[in-house]
Amino acid sequence: MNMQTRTPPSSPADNGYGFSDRIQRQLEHAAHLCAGQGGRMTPQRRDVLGLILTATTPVGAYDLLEQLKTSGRKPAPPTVYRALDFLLEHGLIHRIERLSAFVPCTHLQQDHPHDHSHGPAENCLHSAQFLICRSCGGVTEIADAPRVLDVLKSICGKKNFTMQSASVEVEGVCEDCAPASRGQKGPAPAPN
Amino acid sequence: MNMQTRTPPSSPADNGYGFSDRIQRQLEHAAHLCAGQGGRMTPQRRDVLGLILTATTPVGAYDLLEQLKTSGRKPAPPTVYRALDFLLEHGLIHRIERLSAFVPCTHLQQDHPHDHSHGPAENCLHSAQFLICRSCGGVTEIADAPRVLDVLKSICGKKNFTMQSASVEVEGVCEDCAPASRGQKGPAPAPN
DNA sequence: AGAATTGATGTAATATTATTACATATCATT
DNA sequence: AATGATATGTAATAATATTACATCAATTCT
Ligand SMILES: [Zn+2]
Ligand SMILES: [Zn+2]
Ligand SMILES: [Zn+2]
Ligand SMILES: [Zn+2]
Repeated sequence: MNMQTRTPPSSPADNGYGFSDRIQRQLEHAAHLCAGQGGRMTPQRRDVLGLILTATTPVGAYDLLEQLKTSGRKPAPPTVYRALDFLLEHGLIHRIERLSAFVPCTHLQQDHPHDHSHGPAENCLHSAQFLICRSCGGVTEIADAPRVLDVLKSICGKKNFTMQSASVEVEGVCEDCAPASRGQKGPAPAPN
Repeated sequence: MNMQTRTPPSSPADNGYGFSDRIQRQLEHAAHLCAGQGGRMTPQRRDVLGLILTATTPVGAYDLLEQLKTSGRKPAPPTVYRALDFLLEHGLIHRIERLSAFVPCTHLQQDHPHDHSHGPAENCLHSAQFLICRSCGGVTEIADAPRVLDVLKSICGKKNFTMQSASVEVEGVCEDCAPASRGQKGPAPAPN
């Protein structure tokens, strides 16, 4: 068994999940991001983030738990919830309240993660907006919507309410799943 | 045991909760509202709505369950969840996702429930905006914010996303709880 | 009125999501 | 190596929500 024990600083030898090259790059990037914030990207956290990045729809904590069990370790709920807490705190993922499930922050998925309009610290970490499709289960983070936050800020200002975080969740049917969208892209494959 | 079995159409003899006159009026109003929508305001539903109206902060399903137990009947979770579903469907309450708890729709609490800018059917039923105070636990429904919805509508339009419902939850510190709000109203009493 | 239909409730069991508490291990520094 | 801080393992339990099926009550239709 040639399990090479090469273990570079923050990407240990636990890649039994076969994360794609693209996702591995995203994980690499995430590791740098949280290193910059004084956080450590440990194997558990990396695995959880990788699984969330791999999924095409929001993933629940116990889904993650099941997937993690397939790989040597036998984790319990706290393992997953701690990893999720870490990833949330560092702005790498978001929680969709309506689904009790998690999605990657769109930062990590864009190929040019530099010039994002919302820095993870301020805007994204504690505030995000999502479009949730009831048909395909897909979730889109609205990154181009500072307007929403601006309106909310102005409302809070009027009411002397100090905003610490905000979430906007819009549920409906996405373009691809729209029945009569004369372009017929055909509804995306159902989640399950 | 003189359990009178008198049971008038939609305000039965189950007022062992001592709902205030004001809340009884609101319940009356709610009964008319859902009658207009072809719904029946049964004792269970009335009690649950009354309890939610009575509370000063969002109430969880199991809180309601406990409170209901004090009054003769011995309900189980489905009883509460069914009542909640009904009240949600008729736009009489809202669910705060972040808290897994429920608040009355602000309609019912305003003394002049006629001229509300959002009819229960269209805007309010499926969409609402809230300010949630971390200090006192109070929740304020932002009824004067069609702007938020407008912005969301416009974004959805651009993305060909058909909006069916939207929720906005802003968490922070309310005016009354703000530490140095030179007016010193003093932070509202903690929820518990 | 009596039967059929629908809507609402009772009841038991179970599913899903999340946390607590405490022991152990790992990492960073001295 | 000793220390202190951070991270993980483990078992139990809490909190929230749903399923399935039986019973009951109101409505409608002979
Ligand atoms: Zn984001
Ligand atoms: Zn879709
Ligand atoms: Zn409302
Ligand atoms: Zn407050």
